[in-house]
Amino acid sequence: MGNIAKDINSTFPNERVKALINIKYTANWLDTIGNELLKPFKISVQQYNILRILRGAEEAITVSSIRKRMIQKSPNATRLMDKLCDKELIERTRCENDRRIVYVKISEQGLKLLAKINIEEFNNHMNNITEDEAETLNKILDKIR
Amino acid sequence: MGNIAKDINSTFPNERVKALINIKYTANWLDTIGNELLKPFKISVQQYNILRILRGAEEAITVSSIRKRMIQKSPNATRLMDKLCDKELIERTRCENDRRIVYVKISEQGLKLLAKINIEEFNNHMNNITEDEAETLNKILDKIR
DNA sequence: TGGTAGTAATTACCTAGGTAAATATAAATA
DNA sequence: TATTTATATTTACCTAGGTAATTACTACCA
Repeated sequence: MGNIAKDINSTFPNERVKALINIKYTANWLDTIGNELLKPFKISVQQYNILRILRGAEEAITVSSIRKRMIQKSPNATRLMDKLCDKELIERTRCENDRRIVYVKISEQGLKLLAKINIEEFNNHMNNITEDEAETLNKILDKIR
Repeated sequence: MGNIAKDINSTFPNERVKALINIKYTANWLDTIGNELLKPFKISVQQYNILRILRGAEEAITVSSIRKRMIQKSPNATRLMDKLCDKELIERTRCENDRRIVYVKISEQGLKLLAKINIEEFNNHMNNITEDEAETLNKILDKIR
């Protein structure tokens, strides 16, 4: 995207219309920054998030529970995990008791990759705002929906 | 995406991490709502935005100026206009003086389509927050970047 | 027990948006 | 004037994310 800092103020008739564009612009910006940090590791922000969820789980968990924690719809969760499977960073096994369910587990290779990534650095790009400001932001975003 | 109202509070260690997810979630939500409203007209939110910019311009303007007003990078602007061209809602003409430049103009069909869409209804989904709240939101988002 | 309804995951087809590189042209400069 | 640099747009290849439909199964219920 372009440079909103330069362009956004002169362009919008009111704060709400600006907000509409600003939310989307910021979401893309955060994504771009995150993906740049993860580029050396050849995974995306969302793929990184899934790996962290799986490491935290400490055991195989269902596709559905990952989807819920990521607040994503099923097709997207499946697609992201397809990519992690191709890279052999996770393993899928079908549940024997209920054959609709697929369990997912982080692989040794996945754990090794995570160990290389500095979480502090990854989260740095939200340090421009305080915890209070983040709370205000969350309240307003929640109110929009 | 899932239901963030139900899930988001229980899942995140602090407000900043929640904000990171919340911004993206809200951006997608706004997009989904907007696209649903525009579904009967067979255009997307971004395509609608381009048509409105072109109607406002009242004359043919360059791809580059549209791109700047949308705060988008060039490849995306080109792609969106490809789609509008296919639908015959806009017309492209190459500048005779500087043959690198392409001028874009809304077509009669494009104007007719815009006339059918109720702007009030389209902007309604931001009416949950006040102008003051939108201003606060914009300030915090600007600070993040 | 057989039929129906609900659920978990996936697939197909669509959207926006990113980077890197290619193309074509204009402008500047040695 | 010829070469180099800058600009405007497009193309190719990648990402996430949406809906609708499909597949494979479980569960329920008459």
